[in-house]
Amino acid sequence: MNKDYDFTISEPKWQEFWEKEKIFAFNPKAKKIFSIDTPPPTMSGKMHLGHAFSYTHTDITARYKRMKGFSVLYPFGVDNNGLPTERLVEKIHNVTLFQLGREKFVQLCQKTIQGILPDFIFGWKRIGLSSDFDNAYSTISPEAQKLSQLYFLDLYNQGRIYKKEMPVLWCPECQTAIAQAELEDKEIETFFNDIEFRLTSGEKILISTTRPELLPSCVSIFVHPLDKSKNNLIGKTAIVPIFNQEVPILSDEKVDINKGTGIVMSCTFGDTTDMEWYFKHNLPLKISITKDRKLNELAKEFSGLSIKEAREKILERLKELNLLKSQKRISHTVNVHERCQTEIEILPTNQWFVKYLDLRNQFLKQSGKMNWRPKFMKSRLDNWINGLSWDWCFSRQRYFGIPIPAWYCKKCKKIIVADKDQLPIDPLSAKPKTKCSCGSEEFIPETDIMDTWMTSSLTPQVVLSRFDKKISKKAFPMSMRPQAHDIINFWLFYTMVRSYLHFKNIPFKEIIVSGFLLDSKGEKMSKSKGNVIEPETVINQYGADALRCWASQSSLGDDLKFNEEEIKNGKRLVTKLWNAFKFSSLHLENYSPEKNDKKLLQDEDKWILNKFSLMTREYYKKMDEYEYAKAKEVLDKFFWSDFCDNYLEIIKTRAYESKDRGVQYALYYLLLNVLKLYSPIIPFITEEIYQEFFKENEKIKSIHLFSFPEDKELFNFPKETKDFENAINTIEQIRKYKSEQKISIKAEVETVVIETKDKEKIQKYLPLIEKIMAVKKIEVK
RNA sequence: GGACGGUUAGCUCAGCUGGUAGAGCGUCUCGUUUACACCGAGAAGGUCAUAGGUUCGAGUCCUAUACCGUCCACCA
Repeated sequence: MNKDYDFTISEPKWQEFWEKEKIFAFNPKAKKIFSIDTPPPTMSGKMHLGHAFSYTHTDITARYKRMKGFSVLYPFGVDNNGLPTERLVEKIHNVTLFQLGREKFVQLCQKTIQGILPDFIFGWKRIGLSSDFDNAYSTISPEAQKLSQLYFLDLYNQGRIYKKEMPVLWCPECQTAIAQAELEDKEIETFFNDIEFRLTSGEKILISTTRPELLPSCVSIFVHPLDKSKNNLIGKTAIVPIFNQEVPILSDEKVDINKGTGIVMSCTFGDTTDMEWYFKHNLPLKISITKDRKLNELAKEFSGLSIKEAREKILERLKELNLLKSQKRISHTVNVHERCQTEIEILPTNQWFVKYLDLRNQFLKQSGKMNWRPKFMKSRLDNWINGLSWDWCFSRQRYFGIPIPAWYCKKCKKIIVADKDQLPIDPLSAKPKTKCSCGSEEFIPETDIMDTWMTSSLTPQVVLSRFDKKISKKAFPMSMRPQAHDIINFWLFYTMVRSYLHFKNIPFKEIIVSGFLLDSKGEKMSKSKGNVIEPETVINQYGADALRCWASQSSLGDDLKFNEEEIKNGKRLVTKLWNAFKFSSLHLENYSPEKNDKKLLQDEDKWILNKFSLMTREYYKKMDEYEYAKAKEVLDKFFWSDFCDNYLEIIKTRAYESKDRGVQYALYYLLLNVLKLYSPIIPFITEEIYQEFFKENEKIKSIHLFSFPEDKELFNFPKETKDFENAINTIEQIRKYKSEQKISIKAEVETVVIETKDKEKIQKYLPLIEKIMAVKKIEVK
């Protein structure tokens, strides 16, 4: 045995081996099932190091639970549904869905995702995920479509779904309604314009606005009720410049006295406050912008202009009329659509909603029923639930997604939904099973599709639908949901909502929230910053084990900064393991443990076995609490310091002098079990070592098919351990002495004086210590 | 403005139910040829963000403050 470990050869080799031998196959008939609701990564984005980071955490748990005797349901899914995929396809093929038309575009999407899928999945395999890749699910698959539509029908039948003309958040770029959760803030530069309005009573007032193009939509003017200098205006009527509509001056506490002139114009709709006022003060509706960012006929001579052009032209006109009194350049934050960074508008459109605002308290209760790790993450969700102000608008005016299974009667306009056994269905190419109640047989199909979250929120159902009912019942609620904290308001929230609406249950028992991966400066990795590191780069250089080692260092919920030095540490561990096993194997040739060998154990063997047992219990405890970092820490400390630096050094001479079956027994036991404990964290090197040194004797196909040692397989030697600690202490004193004298550990020394509390007990170890520390005589003080 | 985290050695972080600070990396010194220099031994390094309070005693509990981060709200 004299070769070095080469991860570039071994890692792909074992990955193929696991796949071929189905080492991680889920056994649905097992007694103990541990089910994981893994996040399906969006196919539109390349896998980045942040994924490797959080998926490693989940994978460590999956592997740990497996070796603790669970059959682990650990699916792998791909989110290739909806807007993100459409945008990807548009980008790859340099087309827009409007150019291609619906049918061709959907076909192109399907074809494209089929093409990318293998490459996409390959990246995830490389980091050593022990998912069942043969059964990878997709959120656009026929099964997912069927389920999404089925549960849509459930909500519909519960009366939870309604369609209504409502002001919704509208993305003019994507030409679709979007959800509250899809908003993002963006700083932009703009002008704050002071515009003069005339009152019917003849007075003049100044109003500041960033959106003069909305003047035709102005429906009222607001001042603060306690603003003494302005509240004399309340009740009066103002005339909107250029467009000349007369609007009332009202009061509302939301007005900020110190902002602009303290007088606000309210338009339908400039922002969410306008909408609030529209409902609260029962204002008229005056829409002047169209869905594609233009002004409509209400804007009179400005109609047909884009918002941007109209803004300029209207400002010009105001200037001519001497009504634009001043302009200030400001930078302010606006709401943009997170997928395309376009400023959103609020437009009344016909949309589908899930009614759930009335359930806020129930949602809060559900949130409390789940076990949050770390605990404080719960307040993120609760905070979000408390702040909900819209029902869930789930219709999207896009093409690539799951169709809403509904039609409208051509005659009486009634909504007709599909029948259960028609699913999955596209209403565009199918008809309802029965006539409308009015007798008509002509229908207009719904063209809207469902929001991606409408499907993602069903991942537990998508995964469990593959098994028969008994099993899916047993595995639900799922054991664990791992995810990062950025999608608590999306995925986690919606999954909880669906689970409550359909089953009055929580979707999973534990929520494991991992942090973010930051770059070395502590900034979030993002394409726009150009600081994204790809896992491939790291794996090529240091190996997947090293990457996993590093990822396992962070505590749950904590962000982790990328640090190349720390990844090197992982590689060092891999090398150290390899060398320790290579060395030990010299002393284990043809050895197979027998019961009687236990009787040959010396105190130093008992000491290390005892240490191992204590460490193992601690390791289990930490792993059970999802404290990967701490589990690894105790294991590292044992392996590196106790086992390698002390034990191996102590037994060296004993092992070299003769085949000592006591030493062999301890060595074999420790090595094999250390390997087991390391295997969830660094699966490749542990497999390599197992196959190289143990497979022949143990016969089991892979290290990953072992169970961890149970309590009865651990050791308990408190007395010998306590005694031998004296010897360790003495050895340390001699090391220190030699280091201070600047001489080699191996250099022979005449006499060393050591101090000890227990003069009696150290006596029996002195010959051993003198031998390994190269000291002729140890004097005890 | 609201909620939640964080602030401990040069760096990254541990420090459970309160009892005079720990690890890894880095630095410095020394040691190699029967596992490993991707190694071993040793050393130096901290008034635990600040100010109060509780206590015999606080990094650890309480209250303020500052700074950093995340989410939410506001953004006329």
